[in-house]
Amino acid sequence: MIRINQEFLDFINKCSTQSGFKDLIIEQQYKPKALIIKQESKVLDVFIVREGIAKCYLTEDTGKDFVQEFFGEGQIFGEVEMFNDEFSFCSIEALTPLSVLKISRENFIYLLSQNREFNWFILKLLASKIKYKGIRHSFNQSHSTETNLQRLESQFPGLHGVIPKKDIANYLGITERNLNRAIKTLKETS
Amino acid sequence: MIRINQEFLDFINKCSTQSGFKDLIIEQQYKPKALIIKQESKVLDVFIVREGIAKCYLTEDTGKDFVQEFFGEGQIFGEVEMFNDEFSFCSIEALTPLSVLKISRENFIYLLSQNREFNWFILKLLASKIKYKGIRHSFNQSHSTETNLQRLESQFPGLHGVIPKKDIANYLGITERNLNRAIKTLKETS
DNA sequence: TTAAAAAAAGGACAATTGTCCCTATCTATG
DNA sequence: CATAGATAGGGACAATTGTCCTTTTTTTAA
Repeated sequence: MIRINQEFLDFINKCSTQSGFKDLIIEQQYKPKALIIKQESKVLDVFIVREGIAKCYLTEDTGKDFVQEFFGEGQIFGEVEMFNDEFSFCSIEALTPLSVLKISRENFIYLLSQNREFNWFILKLLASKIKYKGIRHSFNQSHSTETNLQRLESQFPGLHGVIPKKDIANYLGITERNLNRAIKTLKETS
Repeated sequence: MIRINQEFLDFINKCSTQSGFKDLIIEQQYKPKALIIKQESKVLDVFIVREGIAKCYLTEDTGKDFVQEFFGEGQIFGEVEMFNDEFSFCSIEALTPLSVLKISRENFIYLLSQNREFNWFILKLLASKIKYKGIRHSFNQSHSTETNLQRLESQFPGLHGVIPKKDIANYLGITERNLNRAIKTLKETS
């Protein structure tokens, strides 16, 4: 479930060498644990992951964090805020050393209106996010913690080691205690 | 949480009177419980709710249904399938007598590329669906059943009577038994 | 109009998950 | 190299939720 979008990344990389396009894109680096977008703050740019993994999460009034998604190569974030209001409904944090391509709000909207291919890519990836969320939450509500964990591991083998336990638990919407129980049960069963 | 999109409906209604646009839109009626889109089947059209309420849900291999969203006036469905693959990942069913405006895949894509305002509406509403899902699932994972139910009722007063208990439970990802417990607790508390 | 089916409500018990702890082990930095 | 702070793992108990079932009421269709 660390999704990637190679096609879009290739497209953006190609564009960033073309005149009239490359000036709109800025490369930037973040260290692990760096906060790239802060919940409730204004979002001025759209980001595309070039390399590394970012965590997208929402902190509730209860103090609990809920992980929306982990972003891999070619995944975009900050784009949702460009269309409705500019205040972010979630936070984005680098999990690994992260390299991103940044496009300002102004340039993003300019590209959407001027570049048909870019426009189509954005439509596609918005639709893809909707589908992804729909399927994942439906699955998670209808299956046991063990099954949810198995699904996660099959989608991303080697999950452990890269992503902290706390984040995996927050992605599944369970406590660390319960995650540990599920891991133990699965080990014993196999 | 029966969301509406009056602005978009007004736009579509206005368009459906204009020459060169009205031929692309077909009005259609459904009776309650009619299945408009079937999970795993090909989606050939995009639908916009003109009047009534539709239920969007996903049936899991466990036999459990999970309700993604209830669509009110101006809400669109079937559009996600236009961008990626055309097979639906969920079913759509009329809850009330339903009047919809239908646009074929071909015409939808034509409108996206030719009508800037239409394109922008679609981008906005895709982004809005992502935000809606993100916020709702985060909230539901972090709060008790009672709190989730209260939030639902505050967002849509008069929920009961319009939407069957089973569907409310499936929207919250809980059993009917548990929903009844929550309703009882809230009554006693107030 | 009446039988059958669906929806609503809740009792009793089982299973799952959360809370609150207590120990290890790892890891960054003075 | 030492040590505070994070990360990991799990015991014991409480709380929540699910399962299975029975009863009543409401709808639907013959």
